[in-house]
Amino acid sequence: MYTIGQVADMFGLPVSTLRYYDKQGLFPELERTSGIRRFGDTELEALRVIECLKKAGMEIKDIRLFMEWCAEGPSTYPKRKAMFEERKAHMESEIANMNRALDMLKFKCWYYEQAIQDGNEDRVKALIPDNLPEEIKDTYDNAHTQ
Amino acid sequence: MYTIGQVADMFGLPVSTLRYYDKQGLFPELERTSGIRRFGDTELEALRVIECLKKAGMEIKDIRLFMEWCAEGPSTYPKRKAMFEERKAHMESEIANMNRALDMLKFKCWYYEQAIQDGNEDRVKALIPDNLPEEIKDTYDNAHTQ
DNA sequence: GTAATACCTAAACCTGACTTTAGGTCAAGG
DNA sequence: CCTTGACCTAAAGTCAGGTTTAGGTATTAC
Repeated sequence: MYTIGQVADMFGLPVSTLRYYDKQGLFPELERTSGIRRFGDTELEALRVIECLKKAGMEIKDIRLFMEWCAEGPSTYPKRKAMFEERKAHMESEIANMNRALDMLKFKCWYYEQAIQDGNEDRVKALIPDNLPEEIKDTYDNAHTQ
Repeated sequence: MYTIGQVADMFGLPVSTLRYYDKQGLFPELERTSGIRRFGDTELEALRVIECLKKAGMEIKDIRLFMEWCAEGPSTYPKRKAMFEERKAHMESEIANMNRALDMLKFKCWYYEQAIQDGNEDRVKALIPDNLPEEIKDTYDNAHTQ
C-alpha cells in the first residue's frame, strides 16, 4: 500500500493529477484510512492502463467507463473490445491525416529551399507543376500556396 | 472582393471563426469599407494557407507569425523554412508515437477477442508471452495490462 | 414603417485536463 | 511549543480555439 506522494514519485506525476483522476472516478476501488488515500496493486495497475489509454487519445470519461466495465467482469468484454476497435479506427484515420499534413510540410520545406536559393519565389512557383518531387506531388493541390 | 458571409460559405466556416482569425491578426492586409470587412484574393489565399498550417498542428500565434513573415518579403524565407522544418520533425515524432499507440490498440483488440472466445482472461493472460503476434510483440511491454 | 437580414463590437462563455490557491488536519522533530 | 511536511477539500484559475450573447447599425423587402 502506498500514499499518494509515493505513487506520484513512482509514476512521475504531480500529486494533484492523481487526486484529479480519483475525483474523475478512475480508481473505483480506492480505499482510505482515516481520510487518507491508500493506493494498492489495483490502483497501480489502473494507472498503467490509464497511461496507455491516454496515449491512445482517449478522454477521461471514456477511461472511467472502461474502468467501470473492468470492474463489472467478463460480461463487458464485448463493450471493451468495441471501444478499442473504435479507437483503433479513429487512430488509423488520424495517422493518415497526419501523413497528409506531413507531405504538405515536406513540400513547404522544399519550396522554401528553392526560394532561398533563388532569392525569390518566381522560379519555384513556375517550377511546381512539372518538377515537383513524386512523393509530394499529390500534396500540391492541397498546398497551392505561397 | 467578398463579404465575410460569402467567405464563410466558400470555406464552410462559421462567420464567427473568420472574425476570430481576423482579431488574431491572421489577415494583416484585410481592408474595410465603412467598417465592413472586404475579403480579397490575398485573404482567400491566406485562408487556404491557414487550413494547411492548422492541419500541420500549428498554433494560431505561429500562423500569425508566418503571415507577418510573408508580408515582410524574401528576407524571411529562412525563418519560414525553419518553421516548417521544425514542424516536420515534430510531426514525424508525433506520427511515430501514434503508431506505437496504434500497436497497443491492436494488441487490446486481439486480447479481448481471445477473452470473448474463452469467456475469461485466464488463457489469454497465460498465452501472451510466447504466442503474441509478431508486429505487436514489442508493444507488450508497454501494455502489460488487463 | 417595420421586419428580416447581414454586418459590426466587446465581453462572457465553453470544453478538457489539469494546476493553483486558500484554508484545514495531523504527526514528527528540535 | 511551534514549525515543517504530507496529507485533505472545494473552488477558482489556466490555456487554446473558438462560440455565444447582448447590443447596435445599415440595407433591403413587403
